[in-house]
Amino acid sequence: MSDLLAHKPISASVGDYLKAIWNVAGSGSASTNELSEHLSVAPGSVTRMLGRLREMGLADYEPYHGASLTERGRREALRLVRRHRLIETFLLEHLGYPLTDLHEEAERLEHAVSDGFTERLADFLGHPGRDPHGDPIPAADGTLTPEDSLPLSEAEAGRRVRVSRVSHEEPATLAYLAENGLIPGRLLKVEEVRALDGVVTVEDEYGTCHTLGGALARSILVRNL
Amino acid sequence: MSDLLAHKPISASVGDYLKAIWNVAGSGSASTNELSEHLSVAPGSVTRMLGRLREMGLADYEPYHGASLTERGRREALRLVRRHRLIETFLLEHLGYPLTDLHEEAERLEHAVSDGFTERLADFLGHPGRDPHGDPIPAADGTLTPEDSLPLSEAEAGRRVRVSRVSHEEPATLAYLAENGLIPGRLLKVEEVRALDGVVTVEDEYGTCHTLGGALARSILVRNL
DNA sequence: CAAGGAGATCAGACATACCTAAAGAAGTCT
DNA sequence: AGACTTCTTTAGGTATGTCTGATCTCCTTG
Ligand SMILES: [Mn+2]
Ligand SMILES: [Mn+2]
Ligand SMILES: [Mn+2]
Ligand SMILES: [Mn+2]
Repeated sequence: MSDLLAHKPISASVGDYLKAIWNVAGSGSASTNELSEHLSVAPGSVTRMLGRLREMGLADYEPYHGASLTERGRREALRLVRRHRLIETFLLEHLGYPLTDLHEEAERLEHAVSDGFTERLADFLGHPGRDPHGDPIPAADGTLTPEDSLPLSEAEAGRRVRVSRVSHEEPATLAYLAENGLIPGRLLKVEEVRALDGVVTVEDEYGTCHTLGGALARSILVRNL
Repeated sequence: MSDLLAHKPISASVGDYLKAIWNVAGSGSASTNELSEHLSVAPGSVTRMLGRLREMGLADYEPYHGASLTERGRREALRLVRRHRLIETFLLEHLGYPLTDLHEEAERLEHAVSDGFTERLADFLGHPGRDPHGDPIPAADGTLTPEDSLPLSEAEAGRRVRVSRVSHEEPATLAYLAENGLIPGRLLKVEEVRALDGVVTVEDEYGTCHTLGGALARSILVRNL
């Protein structure tokens, strides 16, 4: 009888779909194919799940027109993102995990920890505002500080900038960027942003130059100095 | 083709069944009903799962004659027990969890952490030999130190003993025992062990007497001094 | 405006894991 | 031995989440 109030916890799959929609859609909407790609799942599976998310009141979905999160869906997604980022912080700072392995472990643990665990962990960590990749950690009440950085791909040549976020999931990319010192906090001078192919050239604090492809430059966020 | 070598990770359910068999069977075998009870699952579900555990080579099972773990099954069970007890230790010592809430959280987390996490956590904790309830933590290689304590129910009247394990899962029981100071490390004098109903009376270090029912006395382990 | 093709949905399966109800096996008591 | 009771298994269903292959829609392009 209390089915409408029970609000039983969402499953790991549902949670990952919500996060995917949040990541992909931004303020707009996410297509079946984008989600299929992002989640490494067949398109048919996505269609089925979007139907269920709509039934559950977590997503708005019109067949053939993509999906976006409802207010409840957004809350659930941000709850997971908070957990994920706090867990990554713990893994790096206290268990000595390599930067490259944080994501995979957090991707599983985020579904297993309780709210109680999460808040105790936040306490233990001293309530960090950002995770090891520089990504902001949503507050317990679902508030997320608005982004104040811009993608390196949109920086202006000649400008001096500081890297604020290197938000990647693939270990290989992460390892490459870390080896080249392209990590949050690093100072860079933008040498060139080529309009043609989006390739960006930067010089770091030690005078070394780095050339980054368009996709990579788009996912490194910086602040102008 | 490499199905025989792949050894894909076991599911949370399978893991919990293996732990249940390990707990219930000891060196003998576990019956369908005992497992059904222990796991709060219908008997029919247990029968189905025992068939699957046999297929997977994790349990020996003859219909109508109970189940016991194979060597592989025992290894998997102990791997989970190690994780569970390390996690409980972390939750209590570093996150300040109440003693009563450790088990529930660990019961979920044990299935989500990797071997890498587990060993890094063991390092972080300083390789503890026992968890907060006094239960021994299996080594990474699957070794478990043999029990050297005896149940309070089998202690001799007049003997002075030290509590070594208070291995309970129900929060209410745990809370009661903690309130009465019946925790690992505590010194007791055995006043009476009544053969009739197994009720045990003990006097603690402060002269206070405690009377414990048979079931409770059987699950508190002590060492003679 | 009529094709084509990319993208999406539908239909049918499979795997896991649970439940209930009915039927079968084992051991106990007379 | 026969009857009972208790434990177990079987049978048939539900729920979640995935895949493949067939079909349908929509937009772009000629
Ligand atoms: Mn991550
Ligand atoms: Mn995840
Ligand atoms: Mn426990
Ligand atoms: Mn468990």
